[in-house]
Amino acid sequence: MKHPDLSETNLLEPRLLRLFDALFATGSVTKAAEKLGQSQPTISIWLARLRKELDDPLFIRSAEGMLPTPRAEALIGTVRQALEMLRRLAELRSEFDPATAKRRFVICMTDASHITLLPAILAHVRRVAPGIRIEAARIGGDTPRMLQAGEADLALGYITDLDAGHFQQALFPQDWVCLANPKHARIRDRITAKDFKREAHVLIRSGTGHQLLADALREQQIVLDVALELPGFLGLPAIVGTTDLIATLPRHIGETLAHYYGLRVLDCPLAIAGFTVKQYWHARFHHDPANQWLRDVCGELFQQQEVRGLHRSGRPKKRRPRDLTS
Amino acid sequence: MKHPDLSETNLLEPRLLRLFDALFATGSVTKAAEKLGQSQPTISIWLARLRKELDDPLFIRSAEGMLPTPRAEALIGTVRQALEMLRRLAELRSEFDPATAKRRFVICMTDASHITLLPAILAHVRRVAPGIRIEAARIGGDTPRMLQAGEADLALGYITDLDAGHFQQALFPQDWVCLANPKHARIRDRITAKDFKREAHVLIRSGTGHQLLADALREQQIVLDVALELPGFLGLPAIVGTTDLIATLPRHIGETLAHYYGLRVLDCPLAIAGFTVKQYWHARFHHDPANQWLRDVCGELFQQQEVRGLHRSGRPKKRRPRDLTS
DNA sequence: GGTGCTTCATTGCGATTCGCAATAATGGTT
DNA sequence: AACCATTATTGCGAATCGCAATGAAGCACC
Repeated sequence: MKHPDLSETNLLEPRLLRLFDALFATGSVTKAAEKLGQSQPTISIWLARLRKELDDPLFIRSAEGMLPTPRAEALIGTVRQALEMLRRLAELRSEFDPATAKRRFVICMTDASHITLLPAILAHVRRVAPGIRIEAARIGGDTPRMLQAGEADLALGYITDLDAGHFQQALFPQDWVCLANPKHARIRDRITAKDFKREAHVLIRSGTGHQLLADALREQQIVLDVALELPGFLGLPAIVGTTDLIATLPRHIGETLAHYYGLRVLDCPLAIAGFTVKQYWHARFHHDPANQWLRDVCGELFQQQEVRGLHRSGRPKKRRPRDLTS
Repeated sequence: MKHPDLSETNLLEPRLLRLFDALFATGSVTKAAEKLGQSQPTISIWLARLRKELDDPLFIRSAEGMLPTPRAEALIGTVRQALEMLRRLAELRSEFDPATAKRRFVICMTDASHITLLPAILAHVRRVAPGIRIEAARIGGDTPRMLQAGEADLALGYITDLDAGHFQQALFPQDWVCLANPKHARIRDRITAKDFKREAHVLIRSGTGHQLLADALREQQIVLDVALELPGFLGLPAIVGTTDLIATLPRHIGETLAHYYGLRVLDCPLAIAGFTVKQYWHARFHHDPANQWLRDVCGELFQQQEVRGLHRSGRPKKRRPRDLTS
C-alpha cells in the first residue's frame, strides 16, 4: 500500500466514530458490539485502534464498566458532530418540487419552436410551476458548451454534431410539407413534382432542417426558382398568403403556420430526408431532479407514441447519448 | 462480515471524502491520484465507490476534465466541513499551562499532611500557577471512589487497600520517632525500650500509620501506659511540651512538629513497620495533562532520591498500579 | 486464598478486500 | 483512421478483516 500524503493526518473512519459513540453511551465493549452488529473481539480490536490513533486509553475498565478519560469526554461532542455531518452527507438529496420551486430554466430552441413548442411549455409551466421562469435561447454552435456549462438546461430541436457527454431523447419525427396561398391560381389540393419545379419559391434560411432541404435539391439535381429568401419565419405567412410563392417546411411548423394564418398545406412532392426532433441535455445534469422534471414535462408534451417504444439507454453512448426514461 | 446496524446508513470513509475534495479541486482522476498518493486505477475504483454510495455520477468526463454534477456541487461544502471536523478530532489535544490555567484540584491527605505537605504544595502552586486552587480532603474509605469519579484528583499518604484502576507513585519512606518534653525529668538524649514501657504516653487515634503502631504493640505484647488519646494532632505539641508524656509518630510529622514547637526528637526503641508515603490517582486521569502536572509537582517536592531509582511501570499492575514517571 | 462469573484483550486462521500493473475504453485532435 | 491523454476495468498477489477460541483482568462469594 502506498502511504497517503504525509501532510495528512490519519482521520478516523466512520466505524471508529460509531464505536466511540456507542462505547461512551453504553460503557461496555460487549454492549457496543451488539449495538454495532459486530462480535466482541472485533470491537475490542477497534478500540485498540482508536486508542492508538488518538494516543489515549479513552475508556478505562472499572467495576462500573468502561469509564471515559478526560480526553474522551473532551472529544465526544466533536465525534457526535462528525457522525451527524457524515449522516447528512449520505442522506442529502436535493429534491425538486415544481409547485414551490423558484428558478429559471434556459431552453435552446429554433425560432420555429417559439411558435410550435414554446407556447405549450409556457402554458404547462405556468399552471404547475408558478415560480419557474423560462428563457428561450437560440440553438447555435455554442449550444453544446452552454449545456455543459449549465448556462442552458435543455435544447429542443435537431442537432447533428453534438459531442460526447450529452444525452438526447427523441420527441417526434418530422417530414416535409408545402404551404401555398389558398387562392393560388394554379395549385389547388395537391402539388406535383412538375408543379414544384415550375413554381416560384420562398426559402427560410434558418432552422435546422433547411440543410436537409438543400441536400435533397442537390442530390436530385433540382434547381428551384427561389424568388425570395427570408432569414426567419416572421414574414413568411404574410408572403405566402398574398403571393403565389410556395414554402417548403417541416410539417410541425408548416401545419402550425397554416392553421394560424389560413394557408393551404400540401404533401411535399420532393423526397426530403425526415428527421427527429429531440431534446438534449448534458450528462452532468442527468440525475439533477430539476433538469429531470423539465425534460419529463417536454417529453409528456411532445413525445409521440411511436417514439415511446424505443428501448432505453441508461448511459450516454458514443457520440450522442440519448435517454428514453425518466 | 456481520452487517452493520440496519438503521445506520453507510457513511463515507475519510479516503472517499479526501477523494471528493481532491477531484473537485483538480478536475482530474490522474491528478487526484497523485495528490492522494495512490495509483490512478485505485482512485478510479474509489470514484466508482463514491458514485455508488452517493447514487450520482458526481463528476462527468469532458474535454475540460471531470466536471461536477449539481449533486457534487451541493455536497462539496459539507464534504469539506466533515474533513475539517475529522482533522480537528485527530489534532485535538488538551494542554495544561499552569501559568494560565484556572481550576481547582482536590487532594486527599491525612491531617498530618496539612502540616507536613500542604504548605509546600500551596507555596509552589501559588508561585507558578496563580489560577489554581487547592482543596484538601480527608483520606477515608471513600477515597478510591472519589479518585475514580474525578471528585478528587490525587491522594497523598499510605493507602493499603486501593482496588484496581489506580496508579501510585512512591514519594518517601517513613520510620518512627518519639517526641518528648525537652525538660522531661527522666528522658534526656535517648529513650530505651525500658523507658518506653515505663513512661506514660499520648496516642493520636488518626492517620494511616497508627494501625502500624497498634500492630507492633500487639505483636510484641507490649501494653503502654496511655494517659491520653487524641483524635488529631491539634493539641499534641502543647501536651508534649507541658507534660512528661511521650508521643510516638512517623518521622516526617514528628520532626516537623518538634521543629516548630521546640520538642525533643528521639529514635523510637520499638520496632514498628515503616511505610512509604505515596501519591495515588485513577487510571482515567493518567494521561490527563492537568493531573500529570499536579503529580509532577508533588513528585518534585516530596520524592526523595532513594525512591527515584525504582524502575518504571507504564501501566497499572494487579492490585495497585504505580507510576514512576511523568 | 481459592473458585466462579462476567467482561475485555489476544491469537490464529479462513475469508474478504485492497492496490496496482496491464490493458481496454473513451474523448478529442490531427 | 491514427494517435494521444485520460478514465475505466481486469486479474492477482498482498494486506486486512471478523471471529471462534481462549487468555487475562476485575470482582463477588465462600
